[in-house]
Amino acid sequence: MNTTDFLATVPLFKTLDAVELAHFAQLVREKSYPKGSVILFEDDPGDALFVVRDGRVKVVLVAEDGREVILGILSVGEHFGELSLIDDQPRSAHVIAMEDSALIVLRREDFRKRVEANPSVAWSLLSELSRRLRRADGQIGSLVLLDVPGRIARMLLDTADEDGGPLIEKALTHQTIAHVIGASRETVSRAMREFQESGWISTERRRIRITNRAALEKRSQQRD
Amino acid sequence: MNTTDFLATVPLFKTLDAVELAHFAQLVREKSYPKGSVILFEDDPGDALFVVRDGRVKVVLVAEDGREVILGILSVGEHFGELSLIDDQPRSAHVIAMEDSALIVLRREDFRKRVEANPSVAWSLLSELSRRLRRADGQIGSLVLLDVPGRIARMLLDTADEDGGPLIEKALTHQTIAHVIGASRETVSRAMREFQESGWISTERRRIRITNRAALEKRSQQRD
DNA sequence: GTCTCAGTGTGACTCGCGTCACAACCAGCC
DNA sequence: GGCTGGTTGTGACGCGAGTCACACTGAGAC
Repeated sequence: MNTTDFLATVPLFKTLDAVELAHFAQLVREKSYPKGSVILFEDDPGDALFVVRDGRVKVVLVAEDGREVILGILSVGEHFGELSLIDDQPRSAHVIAMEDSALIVLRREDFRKRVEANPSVAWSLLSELSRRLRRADGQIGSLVLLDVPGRIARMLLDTADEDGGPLIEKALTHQTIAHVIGASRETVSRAMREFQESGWISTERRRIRITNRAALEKRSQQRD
Repeated sequence: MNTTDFLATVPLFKTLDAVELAHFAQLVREKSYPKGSVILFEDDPGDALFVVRDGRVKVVLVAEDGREVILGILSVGEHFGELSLIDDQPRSAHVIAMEDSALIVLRREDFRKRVEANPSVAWSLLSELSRRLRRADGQIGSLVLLDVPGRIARMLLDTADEDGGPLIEKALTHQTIAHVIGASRETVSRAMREFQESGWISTERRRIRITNRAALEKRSQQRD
């Protein structure tokens, strides 16, 4: 697939017509990053927008002692780096390739000009930031109001919803789940085992099937 | 102060000229809410933007058992309700008046039309959402990587920065701080006492002065 | 095949912090 | 003045979950 066709599949640009997409396509570069490489470092000036063309990347905060939190995992078609373009603040987290990945890079000024020429992109951006803010708020709620099994239940349900079915393909490792929900790998292992023995989920290598959605929902209740 | 003059002081509308402000002013209503009253309920359709004209409101998630997390505290000039206007999703949290408050209400369609006529407002919105997203991500990091005293230290520093000096006027109660950082009131009390005995802060009724910023910063370190 | 390494399972121990319980304090108000 | 309700201080106790340690498994490399 060429760059223009790929951009057409990116939600952020879904409102653009072929001519506009071609404009964008001319401004971008494409870069490859091997698994584990750091794409953006915290406190980088942050002068570009990145779109994942291939692979998967994670947005992480890392503590001095090495502990980490994963703020987000971005797959093909998702983008990052826009916050710095909007408010000129430096980056607030690292971005690391979880697999060998290819990214589309669009420089700040080019992006800004294009957005000004196409206000509809600004609206798409607003939608995307809204979605992320809701997620982040939900995550804060989970961290405070739920215990570890509850947070896992919630994450499984969210992931299944995104995948559009009870089957979660290419599931994350326990270690990665632990980093996402703010828990230890061991605790995740134990909780997943519990879920399995209770018949709420079934797993076969890298795939998780939710077999009792209601039970998981109950376990992740926090709201009134 | 009349409505137009007040709107001129709201950051969201800072790019508008007098004529535009007058347009906005004609579209809004003003409503009063006594302390403790619920302004918006979770799952409300959310068809209006609210700007705090007077008082203070909190955005909260509440669990079945009554435990709560405060996602944000909004003072005069700050706004809420825009997420639902952008993505048409229902509200995801309650908003409750912390003091007797007055709010400016702008209905969805009026707001949308005005934004379309003034793209600069969209840019202001993007800036604001970026700011909130950074805060939310920072909060997630705090919850996972810091212990309770660390989270309090961080909150004190953030509040002092917003207030633009080492003195925090009209400080929150321990109970409220606890709800913001996801801890119990008692733990907050003990930690604040520690800080005071260490000479890092000094407090006299409803005011907190930071007397050893470096120490608090050290206590809230998490990044590498 | 078997070597290797990433991922997983599980027990034992520790500890931060939530919870409960109650005392002390400081307003504002009658 | 004394009353009352919201706020703060502090001890005792228990539990969820982190940490450490080590065994097991499965998949790809050779």
